Amino acid sequence: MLDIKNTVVYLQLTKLLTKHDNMTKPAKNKEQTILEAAEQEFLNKGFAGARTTSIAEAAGVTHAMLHYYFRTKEQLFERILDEKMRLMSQSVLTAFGEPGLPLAERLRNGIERHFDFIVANPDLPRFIVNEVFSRPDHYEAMRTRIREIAEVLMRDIQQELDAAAARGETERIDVRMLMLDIISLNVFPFIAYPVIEPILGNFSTDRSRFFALRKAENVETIMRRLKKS
Amino acid sequence: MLDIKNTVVYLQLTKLLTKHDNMTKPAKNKEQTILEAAEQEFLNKGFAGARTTSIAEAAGVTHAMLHYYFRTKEQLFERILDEKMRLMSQSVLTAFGEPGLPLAERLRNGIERHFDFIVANPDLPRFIVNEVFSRPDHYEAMRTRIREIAEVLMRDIQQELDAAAARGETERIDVRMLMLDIISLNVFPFIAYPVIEPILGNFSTDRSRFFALRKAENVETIMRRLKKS
DNA sequence: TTAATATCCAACAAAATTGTTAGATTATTT
DNA sequence: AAATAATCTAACAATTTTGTTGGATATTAA
Repeated sequence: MLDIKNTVVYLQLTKLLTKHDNMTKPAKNKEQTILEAAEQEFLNKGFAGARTTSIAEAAGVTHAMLHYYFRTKEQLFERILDEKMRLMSQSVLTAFGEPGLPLAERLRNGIERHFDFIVANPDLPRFIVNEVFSRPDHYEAMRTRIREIAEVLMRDIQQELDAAAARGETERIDVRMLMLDIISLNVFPFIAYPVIEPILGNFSTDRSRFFALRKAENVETIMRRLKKS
Repeated sequence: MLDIKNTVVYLQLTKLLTKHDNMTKPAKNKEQTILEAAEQEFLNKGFAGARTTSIAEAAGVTHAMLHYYFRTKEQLFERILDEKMRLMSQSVLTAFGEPGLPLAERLRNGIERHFDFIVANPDLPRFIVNEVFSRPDHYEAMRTRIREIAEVLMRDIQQELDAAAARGETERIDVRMLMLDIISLNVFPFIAYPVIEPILGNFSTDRSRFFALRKAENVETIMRRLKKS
Protein backbone atom coordinates (compact mmCIF):
# COMPACT_ATOMS: atom_id res chain seq x y z
CA MET A 1 0.00 0.00 0.00
CA LEU A 2 1.30 3.37 -0.96
CA ASP A 3 1.70 6.19 1.48
CA ILE A 4 0.57 9.19 -0.47
CA LYS A 5 2.84 11.65 1.25
CA ASN A 6 5.91 9.60 0.45
CA THR A 7 4.75 9.21 -3.10
CA VAL A 8 4.54 12.95 -3.52
CA VAL A 9 7.97 13.43 -2.08
CA TYR A 10 9.29 10.83 -4.47
CA LEU A 11 7.69 12.49 -7.45
CA GLN A 12 9.13 15.84 -6.53
CA LEU A 13 12.53 14.32 -6.05
CA THR A 14 12.62 12.71 -9.46
CA LYS A 15 11.30 15.89 -10.98
CA LEU A 16 14.12 17.84 -9.45
CA LEU A 17 16.69 15.34 -10.62
CA THR A 18 15.53 15.20 -14.20
CA LYS A 19 15.28 18.95 -14.23
CA HIS A 20 18.84 19.09 -13.09
CA ASP A 21 19.86 16.97 -16.05
CA ASN A 22 18.70 19.42 -18.67
CA MET A 23 18.67 22.96 -17.31
CA THR A 24 18.82 24.28 -20.85
CA LYS A 25 15.13 25.00 -21.42
CA PRO A 26 13.60 28.11 -19.82
CA ALA A 27 10.76 25.96 -18.40
CA LYS A 28 8.14 28.54 -17.60
CA ASN A 29 6.51 25.73 -15.72
CA LYS A 30 3.74 25.89 -13.20
CA GLU A 31 5.98 25.62 -10.20
CA GLN A 32 7.74 28.78 -11.27
CA THR A 33 4.46 30.50 -12.07
CA ILE A 34 3.19 29.70 -8.60
CA LEU A 35 6.35 31.10 -7.05
CA GLU A 36 5.93 34.34 -8.95
CA ALA A 37 2.30 34.70 -7.93
CA ALA A 38 3.23 33.89 -4.35
CA GLU A 39 5.87 36.58 -4.43
CA GLN A 40 3.32 39.19 -5.42
CA GLU A 41 0.79 38.08 -2.84
CA PHE A 42 3.25 37.82 0.02
CA LEU A 43 4.95 41.12 -0.75
CA ASN A 44 1.66 42.92 -0.90
CA LYS A 45 -0.13 41.33 2.01
CA GLY A 46 2.45 39.64 4.19
CA PHE A 47 2.22 36.09 5.43
CA ALA A 48 -0.89 36.56 7.54
CA GLY A 49 -2.78 38.50 4.90
CA ALA A 50 -1.89 36.26 1.98
CA ARG A 51 -4.32 33.61 0.76
CA THR A 52 -3.14 30.43 -0.88
CA THR A 53 -6.26 30.36 -3.00
CA SER A 54 -5.50 33.83 -4.37
CA ILE A 55 -2.00 32.72 -5.18
CA ALA A 56 -3.23 29.67 -7.04
CA GLU A 57 -5.81 31.74 -8.87
CA ALA A 58 -3.27 34.38 -9.86
CA ALA A 59 -0.96 31.66 -11.10
CA GLY A 60 -3.79 30.12 -13.11
CA VAL A 61 -3.66 26.73 -11.43
CA THR A 62 -5.95 24.89 -9.11
CA HIS A 63 -5.02 25.25 -5.50
CA ALA A 64 -4.33 21.51 -5.33
CA MET A 65 -1.27 22.23 -7.48
CA LEU A 66 0.06 24.66 -4.92
CA HIS A 67 0.00 22.02 -2.23
CA TYR A 68 1.37 19.44 -4.60
CA TYR A 69 4.52 21.49 -5.11
CA PHE A 70 4.96 23.21 -1.78
CA ARG A 71 2.89 21.20 0.68
CA THR A 72 2.13 24.14 2.96
CA LYS A 73 1.70 27.88 2.85
CA GLU A 74 4.55 28.12 5.32
CA GLN A 75 7.01 26.30 3.04
CA LEU A 76 6.00 28.37 0.06
CA PHE A 77 6.45 31.50 2.09
CA GLU A 78 9.89 30.51 3.25
CA ARG A 79 11.09 30.08 -0.29
CA ILE A 80 10.10 33.67 -0.96
CA LEU A 81 11.38 35.17 2.26
CA ASP A 82 14.70 33.45 1.91
CA GLU A 83 15.21 34.70 -1.60
CA LYS A 84 14.23 38.22 -0.66
CA MET A 85 16.53 38.36 2.33
CA ARG A 86 19.38 37.26 0.10
CA LEU A 87 18.49 39.88 -2.48
CA MET A 88 18.29 42.68 0.07
CA SER A 89 21.63 41.83 1.70
CA GLN A 90 23.20 41.44 -1.68
CA SER A 91 22.06 44.88 -2.73
CA VAL A 92 23.84 46.54 0.17
CA LEU A 93 27.01 44.57 -0.40
CA THR A 94 27.25 45.22 -4.11
CA ALA A 95 26.31 48.87 -3.71
CA PHE A 96 28.92 49.74 -1.10
CA GLY A 97 31.43 46.96 -1.41
CA GLU A 98 33.50 48.50 -4.14
CA PRO A 99 36.94 49.23 -2.79
CA GLY A 100 39.59 51.06 -4.79
CA LEU A 101 37.59 54.23 -5.19
CA PRO A 102 38.26 57.26 -3.02
CA LEU A 103 35.94 57.17 -0.02
CA ALA A 104 33.66 60.00 -1.08
CA GLU A 105 33.15 58.45 -4.49
CA ARG A 106 32.60 55.06 -3.03
CA LEU A 107 29.89 56.37 -0.73
CA ARG A 108 28.19 58.56 -3.31
CA ASN A 109 28.17 55.60 -5.64
CA GLY A 110 26.90 53.28 -2.97
CA ILE A 111 24.03 55.56 -2.02
CA GLU A 112 22.97 55.90 -5.63
CA ARG A 113 23.18 52.23 -6.46
CA HIS A 114 21.40 51.27 -3.29
CA PHE A 115 18.69 53.80 -4.03
CA ASP A 116 18.31 52.49 -7.58
CA PHE A 117 17.94 48.99 -6.29
CA ILE A 118 15.06 50.03 -4.09
CA VAL A 119 13.40 51.94 -6.89
CA ALA A 120 13.45 48.66 -8.77
CA ASN A 121 12.16 46.72 -5.76
CA PRO A 122 10.00 49.23 -3.95
CA ASP A 123 8.12 46.93 -1.65
CA LEU A 124 10.96 44.71 -0.65
CA PRO A 125 11.92 46.73 2.43
CA ARG A 126 8.47 46.75 3.94
CA PHE A 127 8.10 43.05 3.34
CA ILE A 128 11.36 42.19 5.04
CA VAL A 129 10.89 44.52 7.96
CA ASN A 130 7.44 43.15 8.66
CA GLU A 131 8.15 39.50 8.29
CA VAL A 132 11.40 39.51 10.18
CA PHE A 133 9.55 41.32 12.91
CA SER A 134 6.71 38.85 13.12
CA ARG A 135 8.67 35.57 13.07
CA PRO A 136 10.38 35.18 16.43
CA ASP A 137 11.18 31.58 15.58
CA HIS A 138 13.23 32.42 12.48
CA TYR A 139 14.71 35.56 13.94
CA GLU A 140 17.91 34.15 15.38
CA ALA A 141 18.98 32.69 12.06
CA MET A 142 18.33 35.95 10.21
CA ARG A 143 20.11 37.92 12.88
CA THR A 144 23.25 35.87 12.47
CA ARG A 145 23.09 36.12 8.73
CA ILE A 146 22.67 39.88 8.74
CA ARG A 147 25.46 40.35 11.24
CA GLU A 148 27.96 38.26 9.32
CA ILE A 149 27.33 40.08 6.09
CA ALA A 150 27.41 43.50 7.67
CA GLU A 151 30.52 42.98 9.76
CA VAL A 152 33.01 42.62 6.93
CA LEU A 153 31.66 45.56 4.99
CA MET A 154 31.43 47.80 8.02
CA ARG A 155 34.93 47.07 9.23
CA ASP A 156 36.27 47.91 5.81
CA ILE A 157 34.40 51.19 5.55
CA GLN A 158 35.22 52.18 9.12
CA GLN A 159 38.92 51.91 8.30
CA GLU A 160 38.54 54.16 5.33
CA LEU A 161 36.50 56.62 7.37
CA ASP A 162 39.21 56.71 10.02
CA ALA A 163 41.93 57.18 7.45
CA ALA A 164 40.10 60.04 5.77
CA ALA A 165 39.46 61.67 9.13
CA ALA A 166 43.11 61.27 10.08
CA ARG A 167 44.07 63.04 6.87
CA GLY A 168 41.71 65.82 7.87
CA GLU A 169 39.48 65.27 4.86
CA THR A 170 36.29 64.38 6.68
CA GLU A 171 34.56 64.58 9.99
CA ARG A 172 35.13 61.61 12.28
CA ILE A 173 32.08 59.37 12.41
CA ASP A 174 31.02 55.87 13.46
CA VAL A 175 30.29 53.72 10.44
CA ARG A 176 27.16 52.29 12.04
CA MET A 177 25.69 55.76 12.40
CA LEU A 178 26.66 56.68 8.88
CA MET A 179 25.20 53.54 7.35
CA LEU A 180 22.04 53.97 9.35
CA ASP A 181 21.76 57.54 8.06
CA ILE A 182 22.09 56.31 4.52
CA ILE A 183 19.71 53.40 4.80
CA SER A 184 17.12 55.48 6.64
CA LEU A 185 17.14 58.17 4.00
CA ASN A 186 17.10 55.72 1.11
CA VAL A 187 14.55 53.26 2.39
CA PHE A 188 12.01 55.18 4.43
CA PRO A 189 10.27 57.00 1.59
CA PHE A 190 9.48 53.66 0.00
CA ILE A 191 8.34 51.95 3.15
CA ALA A 192 6.08 54.84 3.98
CA TYR A 193 5.13 56.00 0.51
CA PRO A 194 1.35 55.93 0.98
CA VAL A 195 1.73 58.00 4.13
CA ILE A 196 4.08 60.62 2.72
CA GLU A 197 2.53 60.88 -0.71
CA PRO A 198 -0.21 63.28 0.44
CA ILE A 199 2.36 65.74 1.70
CA LEU A 200 4.39 65.78 -1.49
CA GLY A 201 2.11 68.22 -3.24
CA ASN A 202 2.95 68.63 -6.91
CA PHE A 203 5.87 66.24 -6.55
CA SER A 204 3.48 63.38 -6.18
CA THR A 205 2.14 63.65 -9.70
CA ASP A 206 5.44 62.56 -11.18
CA ARG A 207 6.70 59.75 -9.09
CA SER A 208 9.90 59.14 -11.00
CA ARG A 209 10.87 62.80 -10.98
CA PHE A 210 10.38 62.85 -7.26
CA PHE A 211 12.60 59.82 -6.83
CA ALA A 212 15.33 61.38 -8.93
CA LEU A 213 15.28 64.49 -6.76
CA ARG A 214 15.16 62.40 -3.67
CA LYS A 215 18.23 60.44 -4.65
CA ALA A 216 20.17 63.66 -5.12
CA GLU A 217 18.92 64.97 -1.80
CA ASN A 218 20.15 61.87 0.01
CA VAL A 219 23.60 62.12 -1.51
CA GLU A 220 23.76 65.79 -0.62
CA THR A 221 22.69 65.16 2.96
CA ILE A 222 25.28 62.46 3.51
CA MET A 223 28.11 64.40 1.89
CA ARG A 224 27.38 67.35 4.13
CA ARG A 225 27.29 65.06 7.10
CA LEU A 226 30.86 63.99 6.32
CA LYS A 227 32.27 67.35 5.39
CA LYS A 228 34.95 68.74 7.65
CA SER A 229 33.63 71.96 9.16
CA MET B 1 -40.71 39.91 19.22
CA LEU B 2 -37.34 41.43 19.85
CA ASP B 3 -34.68 41.68 17.22
CA ILE B 4 -31.50 40.92 19.11
CA LYS B 5 -29.30 43.14 17.00
CA ASN B 6 -31.48 46.15 17.64
CA THR B 7 -31.57 45.33 21.31
CA VAL B 8 -27.80 45.32 21.49
CA VAL B 9 -27.59 48.62 19.68
CA TYR B 10 -30.11 50.05 22.09
CA LEU B 11 -28.18 48.81 25.11
CA GLN B 12 -24.99 50.30 23.81
CA LEU B 13 -26.71 53.56 23.12
CA THR B 14 -28.08 53.91 26.62
CA LYS B 15 -24.72 52.88 28.02
CA LEU B 16 -23.04 55.65 26.11
CA LEU B 17 -25.60 58.18 27.19
CA THR B 18 -25.49 57.36 30.88
CA LYS B 19 -21.73 57.29 30.72
CA HIS B 20 -21.85 60.74 29.25
CA ASP B 21 -23.87 61.91 32.20
CA ASN B 22 -21.26 61.13 34.81
CA MET B 23 -17.80 61.07 33.32
CA THR B 24 -16.31 61.51 36.77
CA LYS B 25 -15.37 57.91 37.55
CA PRO B 26 -12.24 56.41 35.97
CA ALA B 27 -14.24 53.32 34.92
CA LYS B 28 -11.55 50.77 34.18
CA ASN B 29 -14.39 48.80 32.67
CA LYS B 30 -14.25 45.86 30.35
CA GLU B 31 -14.84 47.86 27.23
CA GLN B 32 -11.72 49.86 27.96
CA THR B 33 -9.79 46.72 28.85
CA ILE B 34 -10.71 45.18 25.54
CA LEU B 35 -9.61 48.29 23.70
CA GLU B 36 -6.25 48.16 25.39
CA ALA B 37 -5.75 44.49 24.62
CA ALA B 38 -6.82 45.12 21.04
CA GLU B 39 -4.28 47.90 20.76
CA GLN B 40 -1.48 45.56 21.74
CA GLU B 41 -2.60 42.79 19.45
CA PHE B 42 -3.17 45.03 16.44
CA LEU B 43 0.06 46.95 16.89
CA ASN B 44 2.04 43.74 17.13
CA LYS B 45 0.37 41.67 14.45
CA GLY B 46 -1.58 44.02 12.24
CA PHE B 47 -5.18 43.52 11.24
CA ALA B 48 -4.68 40.29 9.33
CA GLY B 49 -2.49 38.69 11.97
CA ALA B 50 -4.59 39.70 14.95
CA ARG B 51 -7.03 37.22 16.51
CA THR B 52 -10.15 38.40 18.25
CA THR B 53 -9.93 35.41 20.58
CA SER B 54 -6.42 36.43 21.65
CA ILE B 55 -7.67 39.93 22.31
CA ALA B 56 -10.52 38.68 24.45
CA GLU B 57 -8.21 36.33 26.30
CA ALA B 58 -5.65 39.05 26.94
CA ALA B 59 -8.40 41.32 28.19
CA GLY B 60 -9.67 38.56 30.48
CA VAL B 61 -13.15 38.45 29.02
CA THR B 62 -15.02 35.90 26.98
CA HIS B 63 -14.94 36.58 23.31
CA ALA B 64 -18.69 37.06 23.33
CA MET B 65 -17.99 40.30 25.17
CA LEU B 66 -15.82 41.57 22.41
CA HIS B 67 -18.60 41.18 19.88
CA TYR B 68 -21.10 42.60 22.32
CA TYR B 69 -19.20 45.85 22.50
CA PHE B 70 -17.71 46.17 19.06
CA ARG B 71 -19.77 43.82 16.87
CA THR B 72 -16.93 43.04 14.46
CA LYS B 73 -13.17 42.80 14.36
CA GLU B 74 -13.24 45.47 11.70
CA GLN B 75 -15.06 47.99 13.91
CA LEU B 76 -12.76 47.29 16.81
CA PHE B 77 -9.79 47.76 14.56
CA GLU B 78 -11.03 51.05 13.23
CA ARG B 79 -11.31 52.48 16.70
CA ILE B 80 -7.64 51.71 17.21
CA LEU B 81 -6.40 52.82 13.82
CA ASP B 82 -8.29 56.06 14.06
CA GLU B 83 -6.85 56.90 17.44
CA LYS B 84 -3.34 56.03 16.32
CA MET B 85 -3.54 58.12 13.19
CA ARG B 86 -4.65 61.05 15.29
CA LEU B 87 -1.81 60.49 17.74
CA MET B 88 0.81 60.25 15.03
CA SER B 89 -0.34 63.40 13.24
CA GLN B 90 -0.60 65.21 16.52
CA SER B 91 2.97 64.32 17.41
CA VAL B 92 4.33 65.98 14.30
CA LEU B 93 2.21 69.06 14.78
CA THR B 94 3.09 69.61 18.40
CA ALA B 95 6.76 68.83 17.82
CA PHE B 96 7.29 71.29 14.98
CA GLY B 97 4.39 73.66 15.31
CA GLU B 98 5.98 76.01 17.76
CA PRO B 99 6.44 79.38 16.14
CA GLY B 100 8.21 82.26 17.81
CA LEU B 101 11.52 80.46 18.11
CA PRO B 102 14.36 81.13 15.70
CA LEU B 103 14.20 78.61 12.89
CA ALA B 104 17.22 76.56 13.90
CA GLU B 105 15.94 76.22 17.45
CA ARG B 106 12.51 75.37 16.27
CA LEU B 107 13.80 72.57 14.07
CA ARG B 108 16.25 71.19 16.60
CA ASN B 109 13.46 71.18 19.14
CA GLY B 110 11.06 69.60 16.73
CA ILE B 111 13.43 66.80 15.83
CA GLU B 112 14.07 66.02 19.45
CA ARG B 113 10.45 66.09 20.53
CA HIS B 114 9.38 64.03 17.56
CA PHE B 115 12.11 61.52 18.31
CA ASP B 116 11.08 61.33 21.96
CA PHE B 117 7.53 60.68 20.96
CA ILE B 118 8.58 57.71 18.88
CA VAL B 119 10.77 56.36 21.65
CA ALA B 120 7.63 56.37 23.76
CA ASN B 121 5.57 54.76 20.97
CA PRO B 122 8.07 52.61 19.14
CA ASP B 123 5.73 50.45 17.14
CA LEU B 124 3.30 53.10 16.12
CA PRO B 125 5.05 53.94 12.84
CA ARG B 126 5.19 50.39 11.57
CA PHE B 127 1.55 49.89 12.45
CA ILE B 128 0.40 52.97 10.60
CA VAL B 129 2.55 52.41 7.57
CA ASN B 130 1.33 48.85 7.19
CA GLU B 131 -2.32 49.39 7.77
CA VAL B 132 -2.61 52.51 5.67
CA PHE B 133 -0.90 50.55 2.93
CA SER B 134 -3.20 47.58 3.08
CA ARG B 135 -6.56 49.36 3.21
CA PRO B 136 -7.26 50.82 -0.21
CA ASP B 137 -10.85 51.47 0.80
CA HIS B 138 -9.95 53.78 3.70
CA TYR B 139 -7.00 55.31 1.95
CA GLU B 140 -8.69 58.31 0.38
CA ALA B 141 -9.98 59.55 3.74
CA MET B 142 -6.59 59.20 5.38
CA ARG B 143 -4.90 60.88 2.48
CA THR B 144 -7.09 63.93 2.81
CA ARG B 145 -6.59 64.06 6.53
CA ILE B 146 -2.82 63.83 6.29
CA ARG B 147 -2.69 66.46 3.59
CA GLU B 148 -4.80 68.97 5.47
CA ILE B 149 -2.73 68.66 8.60
CA ALA B 150 0.57 68.81 6.78
CA GLU B 151 -0.28 71.73 4.54
CA VAL B 152 -0.58 74.40 7.20
CA LEU B 153 2.55 73.37 9.02
CA MET B 154 4.60 73.03 5.88
CA ARG B 155 3.57 76.38 4.47
CA ASP B 156 4.58 78.00 7.71
CA ILE B 157 7.98 76.35 7.87
CA GLN B 158 8.65 76.95 4.19
CA GLN B 159 8.22 80.67 4.77
CA GLU B 160 10.69 80.64 7.60
CA LEU B 161 13.12 78.61 5.53
CA ASP B 162 12.86 81.10 2.70
CA ALA B 163 13.36 84.01 5.03
CA ALA B 164 16.42 82.48 6.63
CA ALA B 165 17.85 81.68 3.22
CA ALA B 166 17.18 85.21 2.05
CA ARG B 167 19.09 86.52 5.05
CA GLY B 168 21.94 84.23 4.02
CA GLU B 169 21.74 82.22 7.22
CA THR B 170 20.91 78.85 5.69
CA GLU B 171 20.96 76.92 2.48
CA ARG B 172 17.84 77.16 0.38
CA ILE B 173 15.78 73.98 0.63
CA ASP B 174 12.30 72.67 -0.10
CA VAL B 175 10.39 72.05 3.11
CA ARG B 176 9.05 68.73 1.86
CA MET B 177 12.55 67.43 1.33
CA LEU B 178 13.66 68.68 4.71
CA MET B 179 10.72 67.18 6.56
CA LEU B 180 11.20 63.91 4.75
CA ASP B 181 14.85 63.92 5.80
CA ILE B 182 13.85 64.44 9.39
CA ILE B 183 11.08 61.88 9.47
CA SER B 184 13.16 59.29 7.68
CA LEU B 185 16.03 59.64 10.12
CA ASN B 186 13.79 59.68 13.16
CA VAL B 187 11.40 56.91 12.24
CA PHE B 188 13.31 54.34 10.25
CA PRO B 189 15.42 52.89 13.07
CA PHE B 190 12.24 52.05 14.94
CA ILE B 191 10.39 50.59 12.01
CA ALA B 192 13.35 48.44 11.12
CA TYR B 193 14.78 47.80 14.55
CA PRO B 194 14.92 44.00 14.34
CA VAL B 195 16.75 44.26 11.04
CA ILE B 196 19.30 46.84 12.09
CA GLU B 197 19.91 45.56 15.61
CA PRO B 198 22.38 42.88 14.44
CA ILE B 199 24.59 45.50 12.83
CA LEU B 200 24.72 47.73 15.87
CA GLY B 201 27.41 45.72 17.61
CA ASN B 202 28.01 46.83 21.17
CA PHE B 203 25.43 49.60 20.78
CA SER B 204 22.71 47.03 20.77
CA THR B 205 23.29 45.96 24.36
CA ASP B 206 22.13 49.30 25.69
CA ARG B 207 19.10 50.26 23.71
CA SER B 208 18.44 53.56 25.45
CA ARG B 209 22.03 54.72 25.12
CA PHE B 210 21.84 53.96 21.44
CA PHE B 211 18.68 55.98 21.07
CA ALA B 212 20.21 58.92 22.87
CA LEU B 213 23.16 58.89 20.48
CA ARG B 214 20.86 58.44 17.57
CA LYS B 215 18.81 61.47 18.48
CA ALA B 216 21.93 63.61 18.58
CA GLU B 217 23.08 62.19 15.27
CA ASN B 218 19.81 63.12 13.61
CA VAL B 219 19.95 66.69 14.88
CA GLU B 220 23.54 66.97 13.69
CA THR B 221 22.72 65.61 10.26
CA ILE B 222 19.86 68.03 9.72
CA MET B 223 21.73 71.06 11.02
CA ARG B 224 24.55 70.33 8.63
CA ARG B 225 22.07 69.92 5.83
CA LEU B 226 20.86 73.47 6.43
CA LYS B 227 24.17 75.12 7.02
CA LYS B 228 25.26 77.70 4.50
CA SER B 229 28.44 76.44 2.86
C1' DT C 1 -36.36 48.16 45.06
C1' DT C 2 -36.99 47.93 40.45
C1' DA C 3 -35.13 48.44 36.17
C1' DA C 4 -31.32 48.80 33.43
C1' DT C 5 -26.72 47.54 32.49
C1' DA C 6 -22.51 44.93 32.54
C1' DT C 7 -20.67 40.73 32.43
C1' DC C 8 -20.22 35.57 32.31
C1' DC C 9 -21.00 31.05 30.37
C1' DA C 10 -21.23 27.56 27.12
C1' DA C 11 -22.60 25.96 23.21
C1' DC C 12 -23.37 26.68 18.46
C1' DA C 13 -23.47 28.48 13.61
C1' DA C 14 -21.28 30.27 9.64
C1' DA C 15 -17.61 31.35 7.00
C1' DA C 16 -13.08 31.29 5.50
C1' DT C 17 -8.91 28.96 4.91
C1' DT C 18 -5.72 25.37 4.57
C1' DG C 19 -4.79 20.92 3.28
C1' DT C 20 -6.08 16.04 1.06
C1' DT C 21 -7.48 12.66 -2.00
C1' DA C 22 -8.63 9.72 -6.00
C1' DG C 23 -8.72 9.57 -10.17
C1' DA C 24 -8.29 11.53 -15.26
C1' DT C 25 -5.64 13.70 -18.89
C1' DT C 26 -1.77 15.43 -21.20
C1' DA C 27 3.11 15.78 -22.08
C1' DT C 28 7.75 14.04 -21.78
C1' DT C 29 11.34 10.75 -21.43
C1' DT C 30 13.36 6.17 -22.02
C1' DA D 1 5.09 1.96 -26.61
C1' DA D 2 5.66 2.02 -21.86
C1' DA D 3 6.86 4.44 -17.98
C1' DT D 4 7.21 8.67 -15.71
C1' DA D 5 6.00 13.17 -14.67
C1' DA D 6 3.10 17.26 -14.84
C1' DT D 7 -1.16 19.04 -14.49
C1' DC D 8 -6.36 19.22 -14.06
C1' DT D 9 -10.84 18.31 -11.87
C1' DA D 10 -13.82 18.26 -8.40
C1' DA D 11 -15.06 17.00 -4.23
C1' DC D 12 -14.14 16.66 0.57
C1' DA D 13 -11.95 16.95 5.27
C1' DA D 14 -9.90 19.54 9.01
C1' DT D 15 -8.97 23.52 11.28
C1' DT D 16 -9.26 28.17 12.48
C1' DT D 17 -11.62 32.18 12.99
C1' DT D 18 -15.40 35.13 13.33
C1' DG D 19 -19.77 35.97 14.84
C1' DT D 20 -24.39 34.53 17.44
C1' DT D 21 -27.58 33.18 20.80
C1' DG D 22 -30.17 32.42 25.08
C1' DG D 23 -29.97 32.43 29.19
C1' DA D 24 -27.67 33.30 34.08
C1' DT D 25 -25.72 36.46 37.48
C1' DA D 26 -23.89 40.33 39.41
C1' DT D 27 -23.64 45.35 39.61
C1' DT D 28 -25.31 49.97 39.27
C1' DA D 29 -28.72 53.76 38.57
C1' DA D 30 -33.58 55.71 38.85
